[in-house]
Amino acid sequence: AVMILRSRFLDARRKRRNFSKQATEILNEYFYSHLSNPYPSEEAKEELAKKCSITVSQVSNWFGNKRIRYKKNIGKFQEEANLYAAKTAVNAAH
Amino acid sequence: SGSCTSSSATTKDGTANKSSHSSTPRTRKKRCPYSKFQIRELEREFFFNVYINKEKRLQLSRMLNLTDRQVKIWFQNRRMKEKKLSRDRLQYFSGNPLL
DNA sequence: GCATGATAAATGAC
DNA sequence: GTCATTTATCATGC
Repeated sequence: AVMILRSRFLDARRKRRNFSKQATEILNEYFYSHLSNPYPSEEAKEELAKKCSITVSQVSNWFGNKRIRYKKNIGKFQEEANLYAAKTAVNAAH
Repeated sequence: SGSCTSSSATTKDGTANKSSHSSTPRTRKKRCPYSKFQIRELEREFFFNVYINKEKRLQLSRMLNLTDRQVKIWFQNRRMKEKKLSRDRLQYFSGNPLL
């Protein structure tokens, strides 16, 4: 049994699986609402991880990738940025 | 995949030019993946010593055609990797994965 | 065919 | 020394 778990762990290490739609939604909301400083604290990471049902390391990976890919091509993410900006505005209105 | 091995350049690799004459905005060294042979030897030494001393570091850097700084940083990153692997294992086996 | 998550070199704060 | 991070690369999803 331990061997089975171990093998599962080993090959599950780098086999990529996309996050759920809700998880990506939550992460993007945080990112675009903190665009001036998209560096969540350790506590914020833990809370995001809990909400998204992923690990803290995965949250760190997501923000690392998001930061550099956003910086590298802001134009590509403009539409997405506007979308989440409007979403947070609607949430604030309620 | 062998474009990173600057075997000819002996002294212009790691020892970056520090006295920049206002024309070098401190070029960050491009990340170049190490070869299988380099990884094998580094891992072999890491197995015996998680912390490598200066002498072995210089010896290993010469053998692998890497700078001593590169070897030092590799061991630092490798220790971090080991720590992360331990955390992941703990989390994986502590919770009930099943299925 | 790129989008995306994870990992591997390299830097810098402390 | 650790450790969060930047950057490029790898591997996979679709």
